[in-house]
Amino acid sequence: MVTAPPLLAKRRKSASWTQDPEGVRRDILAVARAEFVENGLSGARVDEIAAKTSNSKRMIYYYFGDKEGLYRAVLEEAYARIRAFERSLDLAALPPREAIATLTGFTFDYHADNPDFVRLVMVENIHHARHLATSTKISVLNLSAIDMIREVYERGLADGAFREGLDPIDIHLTISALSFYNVSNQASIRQVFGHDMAAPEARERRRRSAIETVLRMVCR
Amino acid sequence: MVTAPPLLAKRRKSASWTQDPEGVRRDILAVARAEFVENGLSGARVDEIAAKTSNSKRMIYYYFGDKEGLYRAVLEEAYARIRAFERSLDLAALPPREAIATLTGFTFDYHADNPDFVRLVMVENIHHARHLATSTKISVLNLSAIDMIREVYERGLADGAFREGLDPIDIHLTISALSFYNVSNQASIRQVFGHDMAAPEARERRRRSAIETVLRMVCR
DNA sequence: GACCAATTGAACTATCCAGTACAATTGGAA
DNA sequence: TTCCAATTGTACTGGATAGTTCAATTGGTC
Repeated sequence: MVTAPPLLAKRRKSASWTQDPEGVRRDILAVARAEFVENGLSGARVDEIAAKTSNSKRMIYYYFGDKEGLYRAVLEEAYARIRAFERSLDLAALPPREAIATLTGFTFDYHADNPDFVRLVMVENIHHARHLATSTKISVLNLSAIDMIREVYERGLADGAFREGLDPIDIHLTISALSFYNVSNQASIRQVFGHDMAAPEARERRRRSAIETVLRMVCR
Repeated sequence: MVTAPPLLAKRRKSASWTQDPEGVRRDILAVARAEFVENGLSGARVDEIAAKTSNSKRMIYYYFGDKEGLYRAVLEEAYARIRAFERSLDLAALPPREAIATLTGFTFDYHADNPDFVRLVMVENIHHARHLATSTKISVLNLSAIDMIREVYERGLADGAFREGLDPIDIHLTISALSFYNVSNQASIRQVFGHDMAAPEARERRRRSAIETVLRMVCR
């Protein structure tokens, strides 16, 4: 028989502590991302997230309101990150061909290096992007990616390297598809073909193939 | 106050009825597919599936054992269908270029016409293809798709239409990626770019782009 | 050092939900 | 007709789970 813990001698952290709301938020968000990415929105358990946090479940509700609020915060953070990544690209200095190759390579790497992001986008698409739609922090923004491509494409047209009649969105979709699919469908590809796309050699081969495919699509 | 229905005067279908286990199975499977596709494995509710069936929840457990068994059956049926589709393709009669173009077009159309299949594969990948792995009915089979591509590719090499050094799996992955992504990420694409990939014109443009991209990848 | 607002903890609740018990009914074989 | 095995319906259960209650503690401000 284990005696019940003293009910009144509790309520004590290690001596003294400092308030660190941002730290708590970050901690919860990181744990929550891992859970949502692993189990989806319906599959994730608030109790499980709370247990893996250094705080209690109460804090989750205090900071994020409810499970969906927490999920939305995770989603917003993930989109903020990839936006920051896109902004960090500077293609203007490169000649068109190299610019497209670089963009494709970086996009491919971002997806391969951030399977969490890919899986979160999958989860969100299963939910028909309902939370993307209602989030005020997201929306608008991603047009910068298209603008970047448009700029490079027009330079490529001007110097005769690229062929006419392409739509920047179409180029973007092709780059995204070739970057996304290997990661999103990694598990079923492994089951069906026995290929581990996460293995360094397979990944590198696929990366080269993606870049070459996009170049062949765009160039004359 | 509503009086309770008579407890002993129940148990009656319309006069007489015939046993139709296969019909019941099909009915349940169709409803279950819709539910799993819409809400994922964790999000789907057995009670909801039962309610939309013309039978009771009891039948689901009678025929499929448990929720996972039902999900596995749905998954197996979906894979059986796409296998049948692949077998129905006859590329041997076509010259290599046309064969690849046809394969890409048909694959694109299959995905666009069967978003349920695409979403089911997404759900399964979120679960790390665990059910694909344990299902005895699936596995093996999909190598035929690769063999088909290999055959066409070798003919294309022989008659000089295709360039050397490509891997049939790589070709397959490219075709799949370009067919899958527009459907799997339809919702987030619409949110972020305002483009509805399911609209006939957008779909047709993307289809042509996919075929051209694959041809440019493969041809000399 | 007192007070207030922000922050935190533990136990609790109401609901949902997968799965079951058990009896009843039926089709078909003998 | 009788009987058994295959089906089917109703009501129920036990556990999981999102979210709440309420009191307590703390940091910072005056």
